[in-house]
Amino acid sequence: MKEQSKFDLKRFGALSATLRVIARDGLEKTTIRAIAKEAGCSAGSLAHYFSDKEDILRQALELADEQISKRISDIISKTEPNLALREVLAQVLPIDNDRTVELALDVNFWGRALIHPELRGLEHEDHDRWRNIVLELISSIASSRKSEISAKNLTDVLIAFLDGLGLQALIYPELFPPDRQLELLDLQLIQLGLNTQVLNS
Amino acid sequence: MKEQSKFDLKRFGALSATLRVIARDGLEKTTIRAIAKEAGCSAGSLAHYFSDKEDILRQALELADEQISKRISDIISKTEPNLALREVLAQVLPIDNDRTVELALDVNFWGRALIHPELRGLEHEDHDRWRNIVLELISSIASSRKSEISAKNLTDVLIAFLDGLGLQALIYPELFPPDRQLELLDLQLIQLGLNTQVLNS
Amino acid sequence: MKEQSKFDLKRFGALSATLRVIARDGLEKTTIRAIAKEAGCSAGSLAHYFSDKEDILRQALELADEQISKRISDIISKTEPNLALREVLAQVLPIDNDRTVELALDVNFWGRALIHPELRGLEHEDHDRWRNIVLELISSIASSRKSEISAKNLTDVLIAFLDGLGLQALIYPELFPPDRQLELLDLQLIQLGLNTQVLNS
Amino acid sequence: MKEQSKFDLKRFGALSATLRVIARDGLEKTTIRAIAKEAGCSAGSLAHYFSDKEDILRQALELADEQISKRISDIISKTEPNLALREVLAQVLPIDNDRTVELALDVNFWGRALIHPELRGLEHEDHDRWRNIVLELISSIASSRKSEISAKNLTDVLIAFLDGLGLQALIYPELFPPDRQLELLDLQLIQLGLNTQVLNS
DNA sequence: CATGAATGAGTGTTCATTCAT
DNA sequence: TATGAATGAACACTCATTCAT
Repeated sequence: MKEQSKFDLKRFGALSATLRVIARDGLEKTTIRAIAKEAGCSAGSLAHYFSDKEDILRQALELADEQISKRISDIISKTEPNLALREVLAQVLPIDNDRTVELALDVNFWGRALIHPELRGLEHEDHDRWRNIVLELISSIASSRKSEISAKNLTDVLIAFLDGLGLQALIYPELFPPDRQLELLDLQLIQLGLNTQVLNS
Repeated sequence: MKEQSKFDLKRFGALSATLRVIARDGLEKTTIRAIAKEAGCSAGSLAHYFSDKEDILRQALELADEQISKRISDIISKTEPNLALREVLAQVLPIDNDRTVELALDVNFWGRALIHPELRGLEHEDHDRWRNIVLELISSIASSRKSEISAKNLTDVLIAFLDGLGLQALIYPELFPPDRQLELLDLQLIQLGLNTQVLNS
Repeated sequence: MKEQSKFDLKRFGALSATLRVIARDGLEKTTIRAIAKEAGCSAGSLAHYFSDKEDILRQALELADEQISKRISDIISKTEPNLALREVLAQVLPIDNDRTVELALDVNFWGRALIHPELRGLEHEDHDRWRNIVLELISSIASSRKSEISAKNLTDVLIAFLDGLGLQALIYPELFPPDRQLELLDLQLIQLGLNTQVLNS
Repeated sequence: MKEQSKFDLKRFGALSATLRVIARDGLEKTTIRAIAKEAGCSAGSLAHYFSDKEDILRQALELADEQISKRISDIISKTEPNLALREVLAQVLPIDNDRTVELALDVNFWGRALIHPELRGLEHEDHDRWRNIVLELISSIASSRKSEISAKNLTDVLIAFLDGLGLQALIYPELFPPDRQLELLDLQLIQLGLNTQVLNS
């Protein structure tokens, strides 16, 4: 058991290092040696924990997704349903350093996802979870009043908007500081009739 | 003149090949040899037309941008202003093969754009043009009626939404076939009060 | 310590191989692959010990210089001052295989030294050391009797003569076998009033 | 005949360009394209005048040797025998730009001469001519008085000294400006009993 | 003849992977 | 397990050479 924990610790350290390297230097310059250096171990030792470089990258992406999922679960469990939607959506915008790193990671993988089938499967599965979470939150809000637009449509529009906004903010950070991102998010929510703050007032 | 045309023909062929390779195999596997093979020439011959691999990639990206720009200009000049917005926006969605290739190209470059400053500059300049086009179209529509939302805000929301929708459609083509993309676009336009078809009716 | 020694052993082997390849095939044909083949290892493995091809060449040149310096130091410490000069000067003439290789190395680098500033610096520093050694030896001899020529002038004439004689012997070995080289050296020493053998008799 | 002259003109231009490129950039960077650019013609056109790159280099070296030979012949025919020796010897020292270029050319070829047999033959033949010229000049001077050293020995010492001095002056121009070179030459001539100026006074 | 596009071999270098210690 | 040396393939790029125009 101690061994297992030790194993996981090392594995986690290597994956975290991988995330940092990708976000900092780009996927292109993310070599096994760079990961090992960032993790503070030798390149060869990574072979004991991962079968492949591809394996490292995939697990690193999974780790990042888990981190995001956990944060979202926490918010949902702690926040009043009516307010949860906005909070949850804000989790995928680059409004602080951690979220910026996570999103930069995603952006770096998008190009690969178009090619590698197994990566697409991974992203697909993950995105389905994310879509369902948003769908549920929207349904709980929208059901309380009349809306001519289906929750599914609202979800797809909202998710597309969020992905695009996050990307724009990442590429043009000076045009989209955190405040501006949230301002646009609120604006979109209002236009879609999902602004809970107005409802509450 | 004949020489110049010949030169450009070869250059264009190589750049087109580059676009195909990137969209098909990803930026990572886009080697000079792969480009040469796709273009049907030797790797060394590309040195006569491009100074660098980076030069090839940059020119290929510029070519794709020019193609999109030209298509948009054509639409704007040929289409009634009230209807132009929707048509123009649809040009950046992967609703046919050409547009899919162009967008896949962009996605592949996004990761690099986060790292390389000169690439960010290129993307920035191009995106500014695109933003201004949309802004103008929106302004001409929105000014004809009262809107509590500024044209700038509408533009930012719409562009983010489009980028995100295009990306989603690229990664999950089975979830977002062309019809669905246009359906969601119309829905978003309606919610933003930019649906010109409703106005006309 | 064992590791360090092992590291140095491999490094030394690679540098020796480099010297052999340069002397045998010329600087032009001294490729990394040729060095690796001569050293009996793969080309990629050299990357562990040297940062660059330039690094290999520079270290090889330094190694050769060190070998010569060590040989000269040994002679000076072991030989009676009056006789040391001739012995030392003979060390830079191609009178045996080792010295021939070393000199061939130098000749190959002279062309580069005219262009590359950092190489000139290296050669300069090394030549200064050499010049001072000769200058001291000459001073100790010349001071014991009257000489109308300054030790500095004698040194410059002697060093130029030695360089030229070594070069000639390298290019036309049949004209300048070891005996002939030493014969001419003695003749020059006599003419410059530096013949210690005559003095002793 | 006009054609032949035209042919030679072009050939001469290309060879002169070759000499300039070698002296300026080194033999290593002397590509056919660099030569063509310096000569102001296309790279392919050189193929009509030379069979090979090697052919260009060899002919360029021959041209430089011819230029030196011609200059020396002129001096000998115009100068009083007693004074000719010093004048002739000075022709191979880098005391002006032309001579510096010529010597830099030689230095660049020395490394190659150690390897390529045909180049060694060329240098050999040329050096024999040079040696004979010096030998004759020395003989005419030395015969007029008693010398215990044979003219052949004097020649070999003097030529070695000259080669070495030229090389030193080329590598360390700040240590050996033209004046210093001539000063050392005179000093060597005196020591060898070949100083005609002293004789004449 | 002159041109310059085309070729393909060869260069230095990087890097994922393997493996003996 | 951990290490890091070793490997060999792949990369971008250079360049002498060839050849159609």
